[in-house]
Amino acid sequence: MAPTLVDIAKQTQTSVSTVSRVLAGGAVARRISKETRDRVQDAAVRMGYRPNLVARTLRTRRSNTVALLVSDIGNPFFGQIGSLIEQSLHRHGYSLMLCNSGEDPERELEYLQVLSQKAIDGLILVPLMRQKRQLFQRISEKLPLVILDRPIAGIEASVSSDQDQAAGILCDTLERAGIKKVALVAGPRHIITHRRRAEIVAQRFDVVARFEGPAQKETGRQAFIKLLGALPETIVCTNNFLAQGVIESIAQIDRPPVIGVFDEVPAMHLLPLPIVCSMQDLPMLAECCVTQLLPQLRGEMVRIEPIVLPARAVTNQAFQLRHFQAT
Amino acid sequence: MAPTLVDIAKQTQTSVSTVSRVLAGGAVARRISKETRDRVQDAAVRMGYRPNLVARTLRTRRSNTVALLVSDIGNPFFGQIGSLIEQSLHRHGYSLMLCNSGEDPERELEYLQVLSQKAIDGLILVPLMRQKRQLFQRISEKLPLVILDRPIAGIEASVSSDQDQAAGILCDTLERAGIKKVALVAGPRHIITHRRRAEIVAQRFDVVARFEGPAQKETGRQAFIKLLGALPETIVCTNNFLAQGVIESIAQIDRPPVIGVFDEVPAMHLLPLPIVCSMQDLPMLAECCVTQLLPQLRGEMVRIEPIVLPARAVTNQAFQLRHFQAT
DNA sequence: TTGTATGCGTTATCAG
DNA sequence: CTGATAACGCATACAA
Repeated sequence: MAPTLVDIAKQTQTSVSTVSRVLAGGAVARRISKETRDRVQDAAVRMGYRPNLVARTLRTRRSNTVALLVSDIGNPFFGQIGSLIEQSLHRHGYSLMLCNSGEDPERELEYLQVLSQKAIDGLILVPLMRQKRQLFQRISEKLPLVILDRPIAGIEASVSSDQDQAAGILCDTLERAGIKKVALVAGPRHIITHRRRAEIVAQRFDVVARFEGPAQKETGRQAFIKLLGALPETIVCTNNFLAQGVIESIAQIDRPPVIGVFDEVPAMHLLPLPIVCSMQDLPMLAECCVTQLLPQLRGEMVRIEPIVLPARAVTNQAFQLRHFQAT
Repeated sequence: MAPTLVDIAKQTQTSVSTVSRVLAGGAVARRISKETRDRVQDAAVRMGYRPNLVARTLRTRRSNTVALLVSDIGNPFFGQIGSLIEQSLHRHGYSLMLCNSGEDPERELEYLQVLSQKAIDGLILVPLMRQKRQLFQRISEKLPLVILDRPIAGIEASVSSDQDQAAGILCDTLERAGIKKVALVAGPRHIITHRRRAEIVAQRFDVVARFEGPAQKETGRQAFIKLLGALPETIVCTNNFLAQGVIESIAQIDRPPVIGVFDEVPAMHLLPLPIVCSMQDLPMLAECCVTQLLPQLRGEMVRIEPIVLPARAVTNQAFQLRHFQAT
């Protein structure tokens, strides 16, 4: 159906190698006589030739494709980061294949399997698993790899926010507001970010109630319902989805609880709830991923070290009003 | 490096064909003697054999992969829909390759090009372009295709919400609240959804101010700033991102404007702004995409017709309070 | 400057 | 039941 090198070779009375060389462009093409070169190029555009990337990949073992496997693309956090990474990678000549494990460890394994069989050039992974060994059971150690958001012990190429610092500034802000007791709504403890955040909060406050479940709105909703009897002064959620669930469950309440949360809460400054948010630097996270991946893709043996970025605390007006202090 | 059929054949004193047949499984495998079958299978697992999908695809012209090319994966609307489609497709044995054109027509063309060269089995597209011809210039007419969210004239396989109805119920709700004049913050008019929504609103209300720009928060912010001099009673935004920008720019205002918007606004019921939202049915949109794609993938020549889903209007408490009426 | 031949790892055809 | 062997479309080492 679609024309191949052979078709063009026939059409132009040349051989496949000549055609291949011409269409390869660059230095190789210039070693071909101008006449045949023009003739071939002409035929190529006339016949609407498009190289078959599958065949090319099989031959060269390069696909110019990087995969990003995230834990939940439905989460705007990963959507935005995916968007940023895609743009950056695109500027460097790679296309991005975005996959979604949906917080399901089995799907993660499957995708890792499939991806490694598909000759991707590199992988950026937001892992569900926590063991280096388990990971390298599925993919080659040779595959250019960057771990995003959830560091794995022993893997140097990783980009994440400093969870201790992020949780620290959140706690600082709450403490300065005189808060002593919190209810904790946490994501699964097997995910390092959720666990660490929860640990630190628990370390610095009196945790009067604690909930754990999938990092989805639903968990936040259910937690809030159970809290309704004795509403705590503060609810800390280990990510934005959980907080979203909590917030959506809050009807009109005279004195709503303070919400402490990680990652962005949309329109938070307008919400009539006091909110403290520990925000990650998304553009920087994305750019660092690319920075760590590119040298690996180029086969450069540069020394790579984990990148750990600081977060910043942001409060909204309702919080500032209640606690008489500025951002 | 990684073992191939040849390696296994050597190891088991058989031929590639035998190995291939055994590993193919099913009816083909059962035509092989139990002894050799076991021997081969054993060797395969022992050597950690993984079929090379690139080679297989080159040979069979099937990749078991569907691509979803969206206009902006940073928009939670598409993130959620991507997540839903991925899950559904996964159940049917396909993996999803999610690509992002970032509302950039050139990137869309590039991705279409690359995807069609990559032997994907099917494509779900949220198009930026509006011409059937332009599209089929890049991809084959034979490629199983579903157009999502922004129908293209002449393409039957398409899933979208009924923009007229969606805009209609939004206008109805505003009208019932006694609203006569609106400011309009619209996305690019070359995108059918934005244009149609804007048209209908303009048809039913007195548009006192009008802004147009990329469907990003920034456009909403800028529009709001320009409106500050003479704040209208109502601002209608043609999507959630624009509204997000508007909302984030609203500081404490005595009597904030009513916001009319399409798609979900997070935590809207708590916001101290009267909001009317015309919401699409995301899970249904996603499922319909898959429903329209699957028969095409299977090569069934069923009759396919555009699916147009209804939207529903939702108001928040602030709106209900101001206008004395329930949802 | 150009052509021939080989291989990438599979599947599929055709013998035996 | 099994084994050669020919594609799939491309890139490339080696000849000429």
